[in-house]
Amino acid sequence: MVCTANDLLEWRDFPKGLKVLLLDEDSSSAAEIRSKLEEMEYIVSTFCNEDEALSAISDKPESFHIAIVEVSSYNSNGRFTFLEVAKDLPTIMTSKIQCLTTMMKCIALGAVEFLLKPLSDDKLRNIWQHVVHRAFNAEGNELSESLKPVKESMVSLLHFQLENGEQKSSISEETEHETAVEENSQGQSEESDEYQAPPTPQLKQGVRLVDDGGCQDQTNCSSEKQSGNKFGESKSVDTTCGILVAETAVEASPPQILGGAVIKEEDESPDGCKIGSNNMPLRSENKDGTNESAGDVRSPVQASGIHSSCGHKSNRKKMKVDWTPELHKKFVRAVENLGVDQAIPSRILELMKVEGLTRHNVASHLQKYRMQRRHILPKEDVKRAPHPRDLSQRNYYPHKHVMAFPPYPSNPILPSGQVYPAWGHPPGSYLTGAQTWGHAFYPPWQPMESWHWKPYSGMHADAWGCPVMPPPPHVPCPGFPQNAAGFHSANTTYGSYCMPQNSFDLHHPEEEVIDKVVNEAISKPWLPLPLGLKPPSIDSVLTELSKQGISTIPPQ
DNA sequence: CTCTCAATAT
DNA sequence: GATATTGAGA
Repeated sequence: MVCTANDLLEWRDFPKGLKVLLLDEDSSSAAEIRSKLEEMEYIVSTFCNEDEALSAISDKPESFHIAIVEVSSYNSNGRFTFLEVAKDLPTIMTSKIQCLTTMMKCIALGAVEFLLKPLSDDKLRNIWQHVVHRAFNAEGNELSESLKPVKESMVSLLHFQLENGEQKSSISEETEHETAVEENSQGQSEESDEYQAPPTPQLKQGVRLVDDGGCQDQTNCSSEKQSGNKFGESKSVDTTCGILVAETAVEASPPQILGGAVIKEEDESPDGCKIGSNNMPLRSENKDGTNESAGDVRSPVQASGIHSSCGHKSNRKKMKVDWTPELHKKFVRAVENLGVDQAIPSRILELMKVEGLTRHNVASHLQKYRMQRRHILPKEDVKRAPHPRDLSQRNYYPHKHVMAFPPYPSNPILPSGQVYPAWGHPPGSYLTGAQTWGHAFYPPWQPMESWHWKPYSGMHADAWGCPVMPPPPHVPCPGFPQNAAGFHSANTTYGSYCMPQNSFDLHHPEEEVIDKVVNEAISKPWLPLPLGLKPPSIDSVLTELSKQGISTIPPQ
């Protein structure tokens, strides 16, 4: 039965004599583990099927302090049952197979640890820790706030898993459980030993919030991610563990994306408490993709240092804003929404809804943005000057990809008076230039009405929002649904396009993104399609568009 | 007070 | 040299 704290206090020679229930269908493995455990002076009861084990537990609960249960692809369901029934007993799962979802499921169902076979002596020797933990935390079943998101993720995972019966490794889910798997999320490799949970109680891992109050305290997520509060400007605790970022305000209307934004503290506090932080680019790529839809806004502020220990809240120095592509993207969107001319720092800031960003930051960025723009389209602007934002701008789309709609002579995009040549860029020219700003990628919904590109600005279209290049034909838009649902949309318009493949933002666009694409397309029919393909037929066009993530086409 | 532009800093 | 921050004028 479960050990109580009192039991342990009176237990001489602990963990000697700890009673271990061993459930393993592999008799040789069981024998091996058993002998090791016995060497360590544990008392082992071996079972080879869970029914026996469970009945033993119910008959004589006092006979076991901890269980070690082997799970395989064949018996996992039974093992899950075991976990549920024997949840009072700290249970360590072991397996020869490395299946992330199985592991997570086990943990979610209450397993205290998941160990890959072969079990090392160290692991076995330390299993008592779970008993202790359980003994002293028995009442602490209350879920802390910080763990709720984890639990929710787990719950959804379980639903999914249970519904689907078998546990096939599912990569997509894994991203939702970063807290559990931590930085190892890339370690899908079968060989990796990474997933072996450390011999410490599970739930403590990865979710320890910044409550230790130490400069060098760190969450498991990664060090230095605590927030420093710079007076009024609130900073959320950016743990980089998406799951934990819960306290940020919910975004209003257009769900906006922010990621990869970083503001770092430049120097150290007067008291010598060094709190410099690395300008660690948030691993936004993936995460943003997965979190966008939640309207998750992460603070771009990367302050560091826990004030409680470092003392000086007065220690606020300039935070350097790193205008990452994501942030810039937001910025551009805000500017677009306001209209280039009406875009003033305060409004932009408002629209961006980025915590920690100051008006000054925005102003500065805007300054650069404008200069850049001016540089790019000096003439055009002047010519059509008086009302740069009126409809005449619609004529400014040199990007019209003739090949996108070659069969349609009367393409509405092209104003009759203005004829632009075909895009006709040489293959491979995509990535040239324009890498400076935002790495030359812009999202499908990137409105472009205010980009007065020079006709033919072509390849040099500045990254300042110019949809520099479409992905080459052979690069499908990652993650975009292949369906062409939008194709039949009644009031269709030109779709958008997926991100150029040079975007480092390789995550899969979510529905939200797609929605945006569609909305954008609908509201701005004049947007050009950046396809660089010249399909031989409409069908091919449709197919290709579909592949590129373009969901709608103009009715013709 | 906010916006811009220019100087300054990194 | 590019980019961000700070400062000053409008």
